[in-house]
Amino acid sequence: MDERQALAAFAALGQEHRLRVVRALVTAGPDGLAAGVLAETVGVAGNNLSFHLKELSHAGLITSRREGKSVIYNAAYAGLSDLVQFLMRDCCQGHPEVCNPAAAALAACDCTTVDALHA
Amino acid sequence: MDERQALAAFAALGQEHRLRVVRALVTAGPDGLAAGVLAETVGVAGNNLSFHLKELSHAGLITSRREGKSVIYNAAYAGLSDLVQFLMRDCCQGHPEVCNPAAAALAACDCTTVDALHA
DNA sequence: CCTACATATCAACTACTGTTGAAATGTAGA
DNA sequence: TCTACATTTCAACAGTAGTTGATATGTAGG
Repeated sequence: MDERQALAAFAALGQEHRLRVVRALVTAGPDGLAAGVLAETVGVAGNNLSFHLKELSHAGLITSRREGKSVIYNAAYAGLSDLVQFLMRDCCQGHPEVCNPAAAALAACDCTTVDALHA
Repeated sequence: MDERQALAAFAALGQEHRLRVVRALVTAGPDGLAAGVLAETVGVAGNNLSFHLKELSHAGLITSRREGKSVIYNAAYAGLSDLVQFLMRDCCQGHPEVCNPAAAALAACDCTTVDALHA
């Protein structure tokens, strides 16, 4: 992940409705949620939600698939992991255990097989 | 951490200059960096940087202390951890190992003693 | 094929955010 | 105390982002 992607992702998360969307999708897990359900959950008009979903999708934080009349959205767990790892990269000059056990745990974590679960 | 704090933090990180500041401070570690050094590193005018530092401080992502003529800034590692944990809370209905090993590692991580290192 | 449903697109408006330049505050040394 | 250095504050401007209402696309059932 480069700076541009990270900026887009953080900017996307820095908005009330979009943050709620991502949190709802993170909680929902692999089953995901339909756009209509999200609109109700988050409390935003459908057309407006579309705008935000596009933003999140473009930022690599969510994915979507059509299922009949509905479009189902999922959290992009790999994208979220990449984002956190970008933020914590080179923590304390590459010695994250010095300042932050959470960052150390993340850095040691191999997430390459994550998305296979959401096919 | 509640939604308001998380929104402020993500919005703060979604800005080029502020993201660079945080990354520089995360890399720098407990020693921190002076405002002037940050201004040069990030490539932004001093008065403008002040604006961004205030924003980051208010979002709980950095701390500051005066040291002679300079003001030294540090990454607030606990704040960063809280932010990530807020984002990943209740991942896959409380079973993060289902969707994201990184989130599981974070959830299992106890970071309460982190800030003692930066006193 | 026609209707209803689900989602997406577009243009216009409003409000906010980041930048700039000038000036103020605070700190240390001669 | 006077001067230089480091950082912050303030007001004004320019550009961007989010909302709204109207309209368009795509999908399933009668």
